[in-house]
Amino acid sequence: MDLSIGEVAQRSGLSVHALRFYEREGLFANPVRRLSNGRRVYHEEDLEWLAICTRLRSSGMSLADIRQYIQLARQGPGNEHERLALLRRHQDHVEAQVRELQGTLEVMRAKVRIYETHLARGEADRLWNPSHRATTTPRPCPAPEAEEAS
Amino acid sequence: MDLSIGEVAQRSGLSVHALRFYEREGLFANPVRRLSNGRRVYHEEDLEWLAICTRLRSSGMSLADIRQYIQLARQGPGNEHERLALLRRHQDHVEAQVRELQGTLEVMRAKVRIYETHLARGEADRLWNPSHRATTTPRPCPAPEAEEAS
DNA sequence: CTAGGTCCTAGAGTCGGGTCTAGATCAACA
DNA sequence: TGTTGATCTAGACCCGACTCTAGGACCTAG
Repeated sequence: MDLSIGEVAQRSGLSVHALRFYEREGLFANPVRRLSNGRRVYHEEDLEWLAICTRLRSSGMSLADIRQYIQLARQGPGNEHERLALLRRHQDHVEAQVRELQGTLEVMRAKVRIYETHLARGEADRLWNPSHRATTTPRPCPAPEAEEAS
Repeated sequence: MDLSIGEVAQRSGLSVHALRFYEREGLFANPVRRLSNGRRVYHEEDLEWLAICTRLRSSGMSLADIRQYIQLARQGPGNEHERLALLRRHQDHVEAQVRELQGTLEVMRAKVRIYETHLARGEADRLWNPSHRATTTPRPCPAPEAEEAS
């Protein structure tokens, strides 16, 4: 039932260094317990929290914000509105990211399609080519968007 | 038609520092031209490229990868397969990000809903509360997932 | 003429988020 | 018994991506 730092590292995907670092940074729900010899002991709940934690991180929440959230939770009841606000703020943030990424995806898919069709037709040399154009226009290098012109 | 670094900064949303930095890092399609007095001159195409560039950045492409892409393009025809591979790699990456973020969104929406309904019912004190539980269980602080238990 | 604003370069500093090192302790195995 | 291997602490270090500073040039308006 008790887990060593090494086991937690393996199962969480974080390094032991990162786990100690997170602890110093106050990112754990509970103060991490120690064995009599000073070694850390973790439990399943810590893994569950770490899973959430890494989700929050990978969706762009800063360690500072995660710390704030967990600190509120540690303080107990009375600040649920604050916690909710924090969650909502991050949710909005993530939704904005998704929209932005989807916009980027459209741009990229268009570019990829252009490359594909040109390569398929062996017309690759009509893609953006700075040095070629340098001989025919005053300004050597047209914008990369020229790729999409043909 | 010619743009100063200040104008480009305004219109691209990047700082003048960042623009000079990007230039040093080889992220421009063209070597940036200079006036006789040494000042940089930019053109519309640069803005268009910078727009793409910031899309790539904000979708997580590193400056190193952007540099590689623009360098390939500068070299002219013959490496279209490489460019395409680079684009596809990043596209996959972005798609993975979107999936990950959508997973996170589901988790967050669930959490937010729980807070909302509990706050609405005035039952907030049944949410995760470390100090409270500390008095009733050997291990003081259950996982934050306990929030979802009620 | 001078004051303010924009620009230049080289290089130092910052910040977030880890990562790594040194030197020590401890448990288990051959 | 001694060597491995996991752990501990404090603190140095790293990396990417900027950001800022110092010291100087230049331009334009008042």
